[in-house]
Amino acid sequence: MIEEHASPTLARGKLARKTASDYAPAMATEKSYILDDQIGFVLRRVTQRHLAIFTDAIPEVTTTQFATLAKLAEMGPLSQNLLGRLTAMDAATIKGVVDRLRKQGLIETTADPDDRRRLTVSLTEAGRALFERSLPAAHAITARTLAPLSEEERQALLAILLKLA
Amino acid sequence: MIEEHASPTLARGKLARKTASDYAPAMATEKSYILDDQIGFVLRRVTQRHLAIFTDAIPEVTTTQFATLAKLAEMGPLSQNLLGRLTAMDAATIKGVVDRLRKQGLIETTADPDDRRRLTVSLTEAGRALFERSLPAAHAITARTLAPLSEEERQALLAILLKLA
DNA sequence: CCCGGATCATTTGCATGCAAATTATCCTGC
DNA sequence: GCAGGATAATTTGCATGCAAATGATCCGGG
Repeated sequence: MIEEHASPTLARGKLARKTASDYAPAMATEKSYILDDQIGFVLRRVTQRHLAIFTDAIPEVTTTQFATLAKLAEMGPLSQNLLGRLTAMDAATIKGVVDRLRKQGLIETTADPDDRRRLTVSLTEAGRALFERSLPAAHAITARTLAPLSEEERQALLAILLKLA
Repeated sequence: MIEEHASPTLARGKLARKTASDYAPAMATEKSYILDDQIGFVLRRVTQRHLAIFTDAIPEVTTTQFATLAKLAEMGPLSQNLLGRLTAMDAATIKGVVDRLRKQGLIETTADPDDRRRLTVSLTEAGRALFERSLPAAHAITARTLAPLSEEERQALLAILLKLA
């Protein structure tokens, strides 16, 4: 949808966009700013597309909730804060996610006897079962997200993104 | 950080792959799921890093607010819905962004005389001024976000991401 | 002309996300 | 052994985002 690529309403377009090598005199470093070419904007759109694919394939939980289940399945019980760090969520965010997953009965929390500040988070049977039966769908999500790419492009993308993460 | 690649907590791998046939009951395609290698998770972390760079460089507005200003600067006045489509925000989201930008005096909205459903959104002088004086910072944000990459990697990344957007 | 489908804007509800402040607890150095 | 810094969890406030429902308006075809 939208397809508005070749319509520069305000005459900028072709010249300014193809190569940044034109000899702009007075305006020194004045460059054009085309939103659609900005890395942040493109990242957001790609993320949106991935989210739509995910929600379609695994409607029971959100991406961050699934990441939480995955990390617990991978690592075993974790403190809430460490779990947040491993899933790239700050303390406030992981708390909300943990609360909602607990409300769904997919995880449970217990006090850490060795450190009274800590809350230990672990998968319930229901949580592990949901994660494991969602695994094929999860792999399909990755495949569908990367479907427009060749195998070389997929590997290049992941390698480059990991340098930026 | 974290570097936990070669540690398959649940013994899978090598043995499970040699016999593609025999009488293994249905669990044949059981693969591991390492969160840190999933495209969705990596995308989220890259986006987080970009957001931090942006907020540091342009504290006055958020990324979506800046995208809105940029699109208006690029295209001129737009209906709120079209503006949302061009900035990849649904109707509910763009409404909130427009409300907050208007409250800051950076944009203004007027009724469309030709279509009473439409709300025309346009930059104010303050909005245009903010956008224009933020342009160098905006280009710096892109540069800083892509700083870990070579020039070839930057071009490859953008080309690949555009195929996924 | 008028009706049914499409478009535009709004509203509500839910789920991230981040910043900043607060409280409780842990731990280390002196 | 205890004071001060670090860590863990919570809370509040703000800003996205998306889904779904609603009301108003527009438009094309019969």
